[in-house]
Amino acid sequence: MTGAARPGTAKAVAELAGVSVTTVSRVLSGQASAIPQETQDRVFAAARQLRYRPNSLARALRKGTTQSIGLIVPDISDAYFHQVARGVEDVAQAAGCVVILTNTDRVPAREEACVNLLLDKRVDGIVFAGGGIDDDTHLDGFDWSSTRVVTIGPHQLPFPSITVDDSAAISDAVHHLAEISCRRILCLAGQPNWLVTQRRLAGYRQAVAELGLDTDPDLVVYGDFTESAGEELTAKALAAGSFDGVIAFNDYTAIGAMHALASAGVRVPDDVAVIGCDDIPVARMVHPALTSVSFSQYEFGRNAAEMILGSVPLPAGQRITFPHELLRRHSTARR
Amino acid sequence: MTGAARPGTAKAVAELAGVSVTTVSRVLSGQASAIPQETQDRVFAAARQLRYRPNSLARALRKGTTQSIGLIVPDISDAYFHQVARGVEDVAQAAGCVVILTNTDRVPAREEACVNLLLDKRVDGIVFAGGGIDDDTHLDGFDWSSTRVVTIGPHQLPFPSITVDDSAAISDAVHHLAEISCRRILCLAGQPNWLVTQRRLAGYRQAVAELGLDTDPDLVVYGDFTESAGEELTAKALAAGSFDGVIAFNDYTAIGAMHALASAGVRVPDDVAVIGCDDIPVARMVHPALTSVSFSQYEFGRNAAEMILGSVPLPAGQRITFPHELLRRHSTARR
DNA sequence: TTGTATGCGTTATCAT
DNA sequence: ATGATAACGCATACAA
Repeated sequence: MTGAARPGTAKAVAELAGVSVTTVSRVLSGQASAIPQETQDRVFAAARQLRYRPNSLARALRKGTTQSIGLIVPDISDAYFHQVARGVEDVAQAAGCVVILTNTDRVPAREEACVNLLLDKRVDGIVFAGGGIDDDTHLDGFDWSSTRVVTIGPHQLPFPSITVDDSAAISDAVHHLAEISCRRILCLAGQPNWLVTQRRLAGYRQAVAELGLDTDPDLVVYGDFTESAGEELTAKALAAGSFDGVIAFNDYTAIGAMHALASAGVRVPDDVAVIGCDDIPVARMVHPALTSVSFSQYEFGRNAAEMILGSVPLPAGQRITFPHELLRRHSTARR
Repeated sequence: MTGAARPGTAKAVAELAGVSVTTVSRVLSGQASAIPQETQDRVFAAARQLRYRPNSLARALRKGTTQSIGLIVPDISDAYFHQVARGVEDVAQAAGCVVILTNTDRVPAREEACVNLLLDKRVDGIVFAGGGIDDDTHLDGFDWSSTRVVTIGPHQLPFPSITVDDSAAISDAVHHLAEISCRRILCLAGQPNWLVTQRRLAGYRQAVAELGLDTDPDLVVYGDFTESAGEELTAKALAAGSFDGVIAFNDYTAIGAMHALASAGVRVPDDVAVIGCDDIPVARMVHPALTSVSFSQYEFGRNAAEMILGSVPLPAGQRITFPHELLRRHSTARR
């Protein structure tokens, strides 16, 4: 006695096929344990005819899983995160899942807003990319209980984490600069309260100390990982004193530094050698090609997504450390 | 007499506040037209105490809107789409909406899969970025009726569209090359079946004809918008004949071309002038800095998202054409 | 001013 | 082998 069901619903398919919604659900979910082929065919035919697609919202509400992953990045325009995003999305798409992208610009209030948005959407997991800051209190008070979280980069959050040895990465770079006779190495860091800055700075300081290089505190300056910051800081450093090497904590900063050096008539690598960090694609496109510490961003993303979609429970606080590699290019080729 | 409701639900809040779920819903949705402050306070307090956040799935199911936008791009690793994505996400986040990101790699089967995934998620709208191909049949047969769609770039789909004058953009570039005395201009196009290739090729051919330049068909070659394609095609073209200018239909291709030219000892811009298209950030970082046709990708994204979230219905097939601008840099600076 | 009841479209539990 | 029915969590029409 029911009237025509709304189009595009299981009920409509059921009516057309002359069965109940239960049967429709069973057939279309592959749980047709003991349903005769003939009935199944009728259901399939009706579904195709009506272009039926199950409403994922209703399904999610019922099953408690949304088949979606939240991805939080500081800025998707930053090349560092492209490969992360691709890695996450490739794994997700292959599993029939979807990726919700959010940008925080490293602003705590926006980080908080993004987490809220994603939790509201009941994502199955969150990939938190981009290192955290030393004061994480804005992320307290969330109910993470029904969401898997994986962080990429240094974080203090109690979640499984994908990291690199930031300290060793920068230390390796400084050693390379020392090998080509650099003694005063300008360090273009990120913001002081970024954990990634703190880790990498530790590597810089340790290497400088053990190599007996100049420890002038003025050689450490702080920027925001943009090209313009690199340019300005380097110009200022050129005016203030001298240095014969530059280690920048990301490639954009290093490229900015090379611009400032070129503008000042300083030759790279002869007068000043420059090393960046992250090895984004532009590193090998600039002139001179930029020596940089390379990480496997795409694999970070893939692994994070796999941890979230995997059936094995995530060990809280477990850390997976990926390798890094110093790629020597022209910006440090001194002979 | 009902037992304790599941935590984190409106029902739980209602019990704690001693009201009905209706009241909870009204208060928390701001529709508390005539509810005494005292009652509202009790509800707010209970909600805060339980860390209550409405389940967006249930709300979406009920209200028919998901507060989400689907974004389809060929490849989020491609710099062209970063600003588009940022534009979409900025607008979305400001409106409390979320962006679902999908990559197609320009593979029709994956385009289809992405659309299915997004429609299943009942997104409020889809931003289809990256030009289409001339055979759109894989996108027929979808039920778009309950989803707003906006395309960015040339498409044959019957949706409102954000475009540029691709033909004029390339024509302008060719005119610039002619001004600096180029006569044989190598055209590094995309795939022949991409609409963007066809539009831009029309501009190339028209300009070449009206300027009386060399129309040798071997000067037009087809790639896939990657740096390596640009490099290989250019190397092949160098071996096969001569040319004094290059117009590449995207910047990655142009940068690849410059590598091939450098490897062959050909000077840019003196022997061969090079122009790219899209003006992605690397264009000004390479050496020599790349002349390129600039578009407003960020605005594309913002506008598309605004069209989707706006209350005004979208006029089917309406086209908004954004301006383009040729940015002259060192790769065409011949004197 | 507040509450009850119904439905959004599924899936799962129990019947038959 | 199949169906009726009850959730999932919320918003709303309708009562009171």
